[in-house]
This record gives sequence, C-alpha cells and structure tokens, in this order.
Amino acid sequence: MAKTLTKRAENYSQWYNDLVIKADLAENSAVRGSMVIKPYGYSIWEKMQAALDKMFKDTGHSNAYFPLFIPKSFFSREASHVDGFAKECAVVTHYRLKNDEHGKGIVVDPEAKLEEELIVRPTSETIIWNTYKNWIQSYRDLPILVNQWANVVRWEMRTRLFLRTAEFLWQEGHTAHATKQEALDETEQMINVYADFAENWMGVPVIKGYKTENERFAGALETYSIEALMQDGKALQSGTSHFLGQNFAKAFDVKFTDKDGRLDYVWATSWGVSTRLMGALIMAHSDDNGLVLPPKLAPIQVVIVPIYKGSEELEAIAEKAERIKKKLQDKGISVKFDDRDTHKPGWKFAEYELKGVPVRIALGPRDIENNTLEVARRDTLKKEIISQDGIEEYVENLLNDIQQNIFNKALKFREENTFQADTYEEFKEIIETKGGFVLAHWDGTSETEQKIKNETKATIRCIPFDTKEEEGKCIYSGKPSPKRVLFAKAY
RNA sequence: CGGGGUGUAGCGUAGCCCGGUUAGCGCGCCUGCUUUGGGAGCAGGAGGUCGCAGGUUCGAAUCCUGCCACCCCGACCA
Repeated sequence: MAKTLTKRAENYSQWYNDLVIKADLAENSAVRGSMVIKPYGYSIWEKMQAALDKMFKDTGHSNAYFPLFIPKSFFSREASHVDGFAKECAVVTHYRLKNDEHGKGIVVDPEAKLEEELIVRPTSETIIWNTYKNWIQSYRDLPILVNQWANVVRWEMRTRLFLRTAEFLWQEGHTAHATKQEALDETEQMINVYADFAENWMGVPVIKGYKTENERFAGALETYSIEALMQDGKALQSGTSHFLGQNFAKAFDVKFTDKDGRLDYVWATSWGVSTRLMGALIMAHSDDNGLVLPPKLAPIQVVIVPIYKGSEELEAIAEKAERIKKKLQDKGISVKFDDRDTHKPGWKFAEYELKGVPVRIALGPRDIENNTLEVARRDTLKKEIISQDGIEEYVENLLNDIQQNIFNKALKFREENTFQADTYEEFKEIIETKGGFVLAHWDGTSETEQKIKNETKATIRCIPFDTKEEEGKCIYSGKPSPKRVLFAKAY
C-alpha cells in the first residue's frame, strides 16, 4: 500500500483496488474493464440497493426482470437510440463451442451461428418496450411503474474503475403513462428521489437540473440529472431521469385507448443509477487514511477493538465487549467485535480507517479498571475517553452526528468551489486553475456549448432547476441569456 | 483506431543502454521467540517459464525479429 494516499481522485483506485473494495481488473482482454467487487465493497452496494429499493416501492413502483440478450432488430427501431449505443455494444453471434480438429483447444463452432445476433443489453428500453406492447391496450392498464435491478454492458473504449466499467450493476426504471403531464411528473419525482438518496443517505450534495440537447440520453426528449462535485474539482453525473415522450411507444407501436375512446401512443420515462454511485461515495468523502462512509451506508457502523496481553486479559475484555455489542445491537446499530489475535491493535485501527467504519471503540485493561472506553470517529479522526454507562445513547447520537457532518463538509466544499464567471477569460482561468462548478451565461446553442467544450474541456453539466432568472450575455458569443447554467470538467 | 510507454515471485521494483557468478531488493507469506493503548522487533525459511515464440552467440532478463498483453494521452462515454 502506498504510504501517502493523496486526495487526487485518479489515485483512489490505487488503494481501493488493493485494499478496500478490490476491483480486480481481469487480465484477459475480453473482460477488460469489468470489475470484481469484494464482499465488503459489495455490502456497501447492498445497503444502497436496499435504501433505493424502498424509496422506489414507497413511490408506487414494483420490481421485474427482463432478458440480458436483446435481438439486434429491436435496436434499429428508435433511430437516435441506436446512434447513441451502437458503438459500444457486445454482440453474441454463436451459441456453441467445440474441440478444434487440429487439437488447438476450444474453438467457436462455425455451424452454430445465430440467425439473428443478440446484443448484450447496454440498457433495456428496447426489450422492455417490446414487452410493454403486449401489456398495454387500455388506459386501465396504465400507468406501468416498473424497476429492474440488473447488470448491463457498454463496450467503452476507455474504462475507469467504478465510474465507467465495461459491465456495471444498476437499476433502471421504465414507466408508461397515459398523459404527457403524468410522465413529466414521474420524471421529476424520480430525480427528486435520487437527490434525496444522494444527500440524505450518501451525504453527497447534488445539483438537480436539465441536460442540454448534446448531453441528453439517446432517445429522450428531456433528461434531468443530479450532478455532484468530487474533491478533485471534477463533476460526476450521479443519476439521470429521462422523459422519453412518445418516442419508444411509436418505435414499438405501443398504443392505448383513452377514456374517450381515442387511440394514442403511450408516454414514457426511464431513470437509473449505477455502481458509479460507489465511485461518487468514495471520491466525495475519502481522505488520506482511506474511505469515509456515511453511517447509514456503512456495513459496519461500530467496531470494537480489544487491547490486551495474554488470554486471561482478553477474556475479561471480551466479556465486556460482548455486552456493549449487545447493547448497541439492540439500538439497531451494526457492530463488529474484532477479537482476532492475528493482528495487533494498531494494525486494526488502520484497517478500519481504511474501510471507513464510522465509529471505533477501543477497550483495554485501563478501561476495565476505570469503566471507560476510547471512542474514535472516522470523519474527524478525533478520540475521546467516555464512560461505559450510557454508551448506546452516546454512539447512537454520534452516528447521527457523523452522518450530518459528512454531508455538511461536502456541502461546504461544494460551496467553496462553485464560482461565477462573467467573461470567457475569467471562465477559462477558473476551469484551468481551480476546477469546480462554474455558473455562467450561455446563449442556448449546441455550437457554443461544443466550442467551449473543445477549447476548455468543460461541459454544461446541467441547467439547474433552481437558479434565478437573470438577464445576461453568453460568455462565449455575447448573445443574450436568460439564466446561468452549470459548467464543469466532468468524469 | 492514432501517439507514447511498460511487461522480472502474490504486489511493487533493480538489473537491460555496454551480453558473462547461483537474477538482487522492499512489502506480503511461513516458523520460532519477544511484543500488543496507532500499521512491532529479531532470527530463520518458502516462493522466479525474467510476457510468448523464434533468431544471433561459447553464453541472452540484457542484442535482433515477430506476436501477445497491459497502462497513459486523444477520439467515445453513465
């Protein structure tokens, strides 16, 4: 492990790769850019899944599952959708292997060529809308509010651990509605769910807004996103919710009869978040000692480390530790008592800091004598000696405090790294030297957006929902602009 | 697909230019003793197709040819 862990996000993979989450990049080129998430890392994902899943159910959605393979022909139905994904699809062409006649191992059996190639889903709109066609005839069949937890594959030319892996885990919601307004409301509701999750569970403040035409999802009329700022000053798109209009309904011929007996196409939305959120979590909060996890998503919220010489000392400490563990568990807190004798206390302290465990309790002979405990919090690294009496209330409050503090810290960072630029010179200066979010006027054209991107690498992350109307001039073209938009360099 | 770079033990690397002991070192691993309130110390030990295949040579990790893989930069992108 590198002795010096830097805050630069590019370096994060070097340590979580080895020590925390272990995303083993396979050596074989065929699975290049895939990831192996070790159990500890996966349990963070499971915590995220559980919280999100409940939020989806609370807003009336149900889970379902659709096939991994999509017939190639489905893809050509929606023109802009195929444009968006065609270049990054894995394709299945054969269904059988055989022993090579010349004894050179296993080869693809040329006899077993598929009549129609199958695409490994990069997203499921096409296969789901092909299915919805059979589910929808009347307004009584609507709305359909379905979510799917699945893996998808996008054959990116360049991958980056957690942020852009070739295969990733995600959820994708696909809803069908009788009216445009209802679909728009759903799109907005789900971006709000994502923002709520990011801020209140992950402790990551986000900005909600509209995507520009350039940055919109392939096939969407409107894309809303939540944008988070990482500690290195780059933005990360952390979740998206799309209003698909009637595009997919038309492409897959999904019509329904409304209350007045008229035939119309169904209105659609789709929305998703992925294991990219784990990248966001890591990059937003980690420090030089490793991960910093918000208590609500920490697989282990409290770890108890015994300090002892000899087995009889351990026995007394273990008994006390187990009692404290029980008390904390009764409060619904997840606790690990690490009584391994294969590692020393100092080693364990460092390990749990690396893993981001929010609270550590050290228990040694001194504490047995004085009825005390040493409690250390991960977010500030501060230690305190406190009484064993009332430990459960103390820890419960501490966990809430840490959850809040992590969010506040990230919010403060974002505020200190959000700037306004009124001239292009000023804009370039900020983007090049400081990074962060830059609010600036823009003339609303794709040409200008593209030119700014080419010249500075900064893109319009979103047009925030809540910025105030403000007459101004585009920093690039000087043309009039009604409000500021959010620029940043992004992952 | 273009431009650069790198492949030596589980991980990280030295050696390569200028060919010549048994391929060296750190971390990790194993054994023993001493340690245990912030990643322990000492002693001993195990672990190598030097990316692959050819070639040059008395002799190749080192030179030559071909291939393969990976990394970085660009285009692309959640």
